[in-house]
Amino acid sequence: MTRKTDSHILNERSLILFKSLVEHFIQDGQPVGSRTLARDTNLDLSPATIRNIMADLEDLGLLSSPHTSAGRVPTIQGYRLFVDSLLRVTNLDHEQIERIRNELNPDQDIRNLMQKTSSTLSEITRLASVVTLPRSEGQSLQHLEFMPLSDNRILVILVVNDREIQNRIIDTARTYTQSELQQATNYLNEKFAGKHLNAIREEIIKELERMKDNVNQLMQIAIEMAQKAFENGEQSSDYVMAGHTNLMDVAELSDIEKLKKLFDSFNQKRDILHLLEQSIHARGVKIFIGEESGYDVLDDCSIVTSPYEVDGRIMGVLGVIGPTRMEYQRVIPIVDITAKMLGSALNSQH
Amino acid sequence: MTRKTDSHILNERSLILFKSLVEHFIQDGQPVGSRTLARDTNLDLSPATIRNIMADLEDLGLLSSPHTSAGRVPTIQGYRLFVDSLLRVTNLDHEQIERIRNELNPDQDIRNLMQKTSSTLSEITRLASVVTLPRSEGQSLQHLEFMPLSDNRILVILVVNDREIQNRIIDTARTYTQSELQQATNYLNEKFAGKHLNAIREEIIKELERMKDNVNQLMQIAIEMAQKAFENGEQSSDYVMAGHTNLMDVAELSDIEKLKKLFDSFNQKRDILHLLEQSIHARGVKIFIGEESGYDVLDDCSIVTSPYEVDGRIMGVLGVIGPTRMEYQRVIPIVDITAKMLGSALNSQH
DNA sequence: ATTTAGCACTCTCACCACGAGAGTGCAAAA
DNA sequence: TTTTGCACTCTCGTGGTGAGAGTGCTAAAT
Repeated sequence: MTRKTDSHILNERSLILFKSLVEHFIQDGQPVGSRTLARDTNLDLSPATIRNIMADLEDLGLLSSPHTSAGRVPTIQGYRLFVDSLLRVTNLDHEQIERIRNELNPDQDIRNLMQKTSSTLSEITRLASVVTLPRSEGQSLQHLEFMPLSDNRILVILVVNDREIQNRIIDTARTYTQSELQQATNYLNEKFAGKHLNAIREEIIKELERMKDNVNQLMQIAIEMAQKAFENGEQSSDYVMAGHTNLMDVAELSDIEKLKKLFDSFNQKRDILHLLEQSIHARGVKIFIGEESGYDVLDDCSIVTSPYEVDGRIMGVLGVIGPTRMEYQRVIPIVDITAKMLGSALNSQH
Repeated sequence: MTRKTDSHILNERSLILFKSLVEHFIQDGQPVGSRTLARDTNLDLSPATIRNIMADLEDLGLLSSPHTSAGRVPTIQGYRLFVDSLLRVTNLDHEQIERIRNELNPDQDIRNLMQKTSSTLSEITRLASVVTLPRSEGQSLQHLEFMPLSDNRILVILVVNDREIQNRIIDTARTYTQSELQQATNYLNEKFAGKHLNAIREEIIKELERMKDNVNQLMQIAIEMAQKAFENGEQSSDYVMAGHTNLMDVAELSDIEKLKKLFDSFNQKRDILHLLEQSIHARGVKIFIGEESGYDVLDDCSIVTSPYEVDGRIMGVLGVIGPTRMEYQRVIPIVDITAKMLGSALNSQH
């Protein structure tokens, strides 16, 4: 093989060819041959020339061929180059934008909103979609209520962020009277309303310290109950998912064993959550292609994610999961705009 | 063909053979031939005799053969006879019973409990499992709370049945003061606490009638708000599902197209709900075999359901979905006992 | 120095034939 | 009524074959 400089090899012409090849392959999933490219690009080159170029691209690790007499297929690095440098994102038509805006009606509780977001996203992209629940750090307590269930069991209702309701059941050492509960409720609401849950937890710890000296009966009851109410920490992070059956249509995943492993990992949630977390630190759309994700089950998949934010703070992540051979230029802007619209839907809930 | 009476044909010997054949087929999914049966029953008959008997059973519609030189396979009617008359249910070992009891911890909210029930059921049976949420008819209001969100928007919290919390957002014609809300809350709690939701709805309608004459300002506000709070009726019936990936292992459903249709109908929920409703009227385990269900997507599936009850009232249904060739004698008692345990878990929540 | 034409080569895939294996149904014997 | 014997049928795995697609290389053309 003759030695050439990179700039020589990755010139504009080869990039045009490469881009065309990737687009072809994304379209119909078949390895692309030199004849096809000669026909469908307007470079006016013979198949032989194109073969030479493709051989170079293969040497660079951008293409590979399944076997000698098949055409060529992009590698992971090939896709990476494609999405990073060659891809021209399509504009969304207003119809789709309107559709998303309509579905993401802010007048529903958080979980429904996330569910709706996910199903809309999966329908529009025709892929599987995930949306993490907003992380609880930004949560501020609006109101708190105790309600006796039976002896020694109390239902705690926490209203956070205006419309999200968490309820927890706590076991108490003894039975409290209705008026004790009422007083504790008043005291705690006055003391904690408007504050962030984390701040409240810290304050409770401090109060517990101080209480050793100052034994005000009422305060003691209240703080003890508050401690129990808030102790079972964060709701562990979680996501909702929709449209995973869309993945059953894609030929690359026709192996039912692989598909099962993939679906199982969706149910398990652990791996997917780890992956999504990687996307929560930086703004904007992020793409994991094939093995880049680091999880075996996702080897044949790409994941396109974007964090969504409220008041400039990143609250969670959403994204789609599809075959590596997905229509990136169509999917990326959809994920992007959906994240933004989810952010503004959450914002208008305040 | 010689004419024989039914009693002649369906004698004990043929039933033993038939039962053995079904058990064989359930075990390994292969059509069963005369040789196999001759070997594995202790009837001491030659394959030829067994062939004659099998031909009779085929005439009766209990068996069929995929092709001339395969063995035989039970038909839907065959399975029906098998589960109705021949099946001897196995006893559950105490370990499994204990496991179910442990997982169905009453100290969690309804939805979690149902989720847990479903996943436990699917793990033990290694099939897909559904559990409907308890129907809301039995719901009695324990407590009601209004909480202002923003101008003209109020969050309503309903506590029903001790631990289930429903929250709804209502839009009001004007903004109410804190004290108006408080008074309305007190009034409504006093009037409606302990009553069933349906009864409350009826009473609200009556009150609206009466109100035309008697214009007590406070009452009017309260009833108007109550009307809005309760108007968006029943939460439509719903179910949780678990373990659908278990179905991806069964050979009968290896056709990915069918599987997709099946999964889609799980997501759609409509068909499955209709089916489950058929089981809510009668006590005890009910079995739908193959086409009996009436839904095309379930043609290759059987569904084993049982209603669960609290205080003798049927509250919902649970069940498993698997291939027609499922281990009925193992699955049936599991479904049965799970329904009972779910009932008693719900019962001990009071 | 590139590009192209020509050509031999390789690999897949659909098709077909073929034989082994499993199981049947039927007629005649037990 | 049951069994033996036997011809028959159907599936399934194997191997061969040829068409089709695409490649790489060499030599000619630009």
